[in-house]
Amino acid sequence: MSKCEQCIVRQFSSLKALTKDELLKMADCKTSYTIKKGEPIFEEGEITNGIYCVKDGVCKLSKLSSNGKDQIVKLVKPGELLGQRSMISEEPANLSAVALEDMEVCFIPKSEILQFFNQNNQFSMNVMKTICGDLKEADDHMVDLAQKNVKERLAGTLIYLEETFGTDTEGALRLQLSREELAGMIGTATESCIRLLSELKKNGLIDLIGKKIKVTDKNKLRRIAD
Amino acid sequence: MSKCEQCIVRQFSSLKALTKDELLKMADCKTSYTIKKGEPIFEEGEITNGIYCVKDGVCKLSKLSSNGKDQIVKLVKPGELLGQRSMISEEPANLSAVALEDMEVCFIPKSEILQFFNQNNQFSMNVMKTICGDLKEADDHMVDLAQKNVKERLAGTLIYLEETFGTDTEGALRLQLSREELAGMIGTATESCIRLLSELKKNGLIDLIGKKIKVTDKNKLRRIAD
DNA sequence: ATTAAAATATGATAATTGTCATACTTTAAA
DNA sequence: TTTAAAGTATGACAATTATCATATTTTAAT
Repeated sequence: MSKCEQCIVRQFSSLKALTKDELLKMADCKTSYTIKKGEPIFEEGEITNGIYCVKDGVCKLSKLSSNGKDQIVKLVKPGELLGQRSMISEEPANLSAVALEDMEVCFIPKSEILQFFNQNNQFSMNVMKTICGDLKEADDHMVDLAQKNVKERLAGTLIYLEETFGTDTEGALRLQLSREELAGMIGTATESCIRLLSELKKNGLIDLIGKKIKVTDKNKLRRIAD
Repeated sequence: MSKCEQCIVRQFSSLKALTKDELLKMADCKTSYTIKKGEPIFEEGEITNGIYCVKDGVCKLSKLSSNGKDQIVKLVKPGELLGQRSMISEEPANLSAVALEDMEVCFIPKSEILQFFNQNNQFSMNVMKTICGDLKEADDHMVDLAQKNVKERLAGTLIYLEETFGTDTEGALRLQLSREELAGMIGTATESCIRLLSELKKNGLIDLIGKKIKVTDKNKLRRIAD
């Protein structure tokens, strides 16, 4: 069993406030999982009984709408925690978490986290701040979905993807999303998403290399996104 | 200065966890305000340095989009707290709070709240749960905005307004929103909102009495909303 | 390596929604 | 009380977006 003390990603999450002793205790009761691309970590409605710490790989948090389409609410990257909200609210998961890449995650049981809440105030404050950050992002995202058109949202999402997950050696977006998933992020039909990508390419703002997307004129893209 | 101990709405908020002593301390440092309908409590970008407890009246939390329209993110009713997120994140307000009715609110300085956070774990947990609830609502709202059409969102909003704020003596929605505000809730143009209200009226699902709205066939409305 | 399945792409068309113009009604100010 | 301003309502039209059909390409399974 690997030691949480030496885990690098801990520094990026609320867990950075934990003491040496607490980390040792956590290492003892955590479970490590390998999740393959496309596999779920948990699904909407599931009772999770703990949180997941993402050690490697990116996953999507999404919710199935009544029209049968999957809306992506948030992308989660290494260092972030999963399932905090449901645990605190004592509710089943409101969103599904599905791996977009091969992932390594650690599961930490609820009982352990609740102990940390009681004994480590800084940890509680960190979790609270993270959730507050999520809420702000959600509010902002909501305004964009309500007030911007699809092209503006697509442009904004492409910039977000580049700035958050970076580019590969060819300069294309490192995080590989299918067109359907990209459509699920911006809240539109897959065909509309593809069509607008073609348009952006025709106008020289992006390049499409196979299914990879490369941002070539970020300034123009930014002007579209607002 | 009125006593927080005897304030009824306290029971509905995170503040219910406070001890008698803490309530006395709070009563000492709080400031009461009367806000007239249409007036702001705070505006987007403002530094608030504390939270507001809503004693009476309803307000909207909204954000100005780059297209100049005001998107309503949430309605806040008596018993709820305002400005918790910004205070915890130590950021300026992300949303504006504007009274939809004459209001009474109490301002509690940040320093006081932070003390409660340190000394009263149940209070911290309550605040955390409230914010988690807000996050869940925001996520769900996001999915609706992305995946439902305007008519479905309007139907859902009308049901929400009736169930949350009730009806007046004539059976019309108690909370008076202008057509523009209603449009700002569902994320559409004012004219589209008005047009769909007319359609719902024509089809016998609602009644329009002046600018008041009365839900007459909630089941059909619910079927539209999904 | 071949083939079926899935993903991407594009056209045609319909449905939805936004915008602008204008009329009517209510509200509030002079 | 009159009058201007704001809010509500509706039509005409344009823009946006979804849906369905179909081709093409890529991926994965046999």
